[in-house]
Amino acid sequence: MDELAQLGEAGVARGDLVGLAAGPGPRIGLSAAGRPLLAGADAVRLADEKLRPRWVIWSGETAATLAARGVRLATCWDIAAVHRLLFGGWRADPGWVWAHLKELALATIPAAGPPNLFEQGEPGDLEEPVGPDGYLRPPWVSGGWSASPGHLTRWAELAVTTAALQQAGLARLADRPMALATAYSESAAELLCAELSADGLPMDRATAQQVLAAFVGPRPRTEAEAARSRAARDAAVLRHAPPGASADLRSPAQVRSLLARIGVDVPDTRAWRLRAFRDAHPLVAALLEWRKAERIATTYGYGWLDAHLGEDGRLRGTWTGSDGAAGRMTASGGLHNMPAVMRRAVVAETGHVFVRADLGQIEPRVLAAVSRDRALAGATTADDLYAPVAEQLGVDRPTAKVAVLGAMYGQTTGHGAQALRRLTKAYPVAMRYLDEADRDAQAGRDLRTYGGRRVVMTAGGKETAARVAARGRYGRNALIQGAAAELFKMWAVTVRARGAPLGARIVLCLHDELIVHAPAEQGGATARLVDDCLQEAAVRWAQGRAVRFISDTSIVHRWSDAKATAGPGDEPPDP
DNA sequence: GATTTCACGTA
DNA sequence: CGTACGTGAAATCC
Repeated sequence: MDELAQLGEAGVARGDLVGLAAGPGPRIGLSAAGRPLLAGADAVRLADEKLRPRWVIWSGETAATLAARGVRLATCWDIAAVHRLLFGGWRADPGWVWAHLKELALATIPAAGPPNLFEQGEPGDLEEPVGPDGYLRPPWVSGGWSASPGHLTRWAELAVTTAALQQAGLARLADRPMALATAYSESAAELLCAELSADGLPMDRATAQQVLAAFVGPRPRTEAEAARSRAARDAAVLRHAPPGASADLRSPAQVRSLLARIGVDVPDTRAWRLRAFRDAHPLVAALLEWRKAERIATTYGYGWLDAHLGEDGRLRGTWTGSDGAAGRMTASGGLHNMPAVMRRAVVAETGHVFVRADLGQIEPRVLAAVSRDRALAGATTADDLYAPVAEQLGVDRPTAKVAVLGAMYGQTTGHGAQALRRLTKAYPVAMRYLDEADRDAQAGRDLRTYGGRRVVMTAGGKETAARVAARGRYGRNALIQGAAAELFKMWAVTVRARGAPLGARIVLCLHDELIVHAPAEQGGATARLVDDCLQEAAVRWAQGRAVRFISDTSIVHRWSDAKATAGPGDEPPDP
């Protein structure tokens, strides 16, 4: 293909930065070694295979556009994702990113005008994205820019310039040697997100409806039928109410009054609070059951299925590579908070299996790695990290676990004082790391995760002692949760890359858990690959830190089969 | 009509 | 233990 030859002529080699801008039209603007070039989707796909450059895109939106055209890039540099890493916060449009890199005043960034741009803008707007004031010109950043060949290639060229500035910025983070590698995996995670959004999670509609029917009855055919069904559910609770007393169960205030009538006096009606009164009055137990069904009926009911489960049996939501705080992946459409009972409906397609794997005790292991605590790293050689920790502390396992988790999350209540002292003595390096994060956050100083993600701490407002303490906990948690998210994404994008030749595709990411959809005959190979990828990612991520990471991996047909091996002595997995 | 509060699902 | 997210309905604000 012509374009491929031209990229070759430009001397593009594996890993070189090549700008890529996709507009609404079929042509894609490229910039390779300063040369402007236009290509179709097929040429980009071919160039990706043969030359494997690092495509520079302005944001995951480009990845989504390409995925819709059947192009799945191997790797990229996602400017928006790297911006969030380098500077923190959520906003990452080109004008914002550029102003940060050029150290221009943020308050005077020119606002995007009306979307008719090139016709009625300033002179020069058409030719050059950078204005005389140094800012990006509004018509270029507003997204509605012209898809003319000149604009596409110029925009691609500017992307490369911007990426180079970001690389220089990351290189200046002398005490964050993993920042560049993190930028790579965060970028690839954006490609993964575009694919997750496009592909969806396999779900069997019949099974899903069966699960729903068991909780809230069959799908109502009319609004009257739905109302009857609701009334029947309500009646099951209200029949326990004293004569004459009633309440709209959907109104917390009315529920609270109703509870008072039966002698249950509570400040709010949250489930964890009501559980203590479960045996006090039959209405309480009935109410808790009602809440469960109501949650399913409203949030994860037939309406939810209709909205998010496609004709093709795929449950779709929109994925983002990093949330506002610590950088975990998020998904809409209920993909991240689907009730566990619905996992029965997550079924592999015919001829396929799921390989699901979750990281074991990820947070204390991450703490050992990022803090460089030799003693805690030693404990990670055990499959159950809390066993050697308990021995070291001279306490039982549950106590050790609560102490470690409490230290990581900034425990405020309870009986951890003595265990905490022992913890500080046994693992002083790790504890100092957490304390420092806590102190910095309390003081309103910004933090940076192990991988270099900036966590912006905004002090201000009512500085009550409680607010300051909450900020300390937030900071403490952000460094652990954030670093865990970085390792997880490195693992996920490694699986994405290595799994592609097997036809194995990631269909769900759940903070410490991966679900990979693979041809049945590749199930075993995929399971091994998932484990190998964890070791590969861990070596890269925590080189020389002697920290062991483990995953629990299984091959299943439906998601709910995964935890079937859990015996009565097992506890629920940690966050 | 938009925003806040309550509640609850997941990790 | 404590943190994060997305969601939906009611309550509240304007």
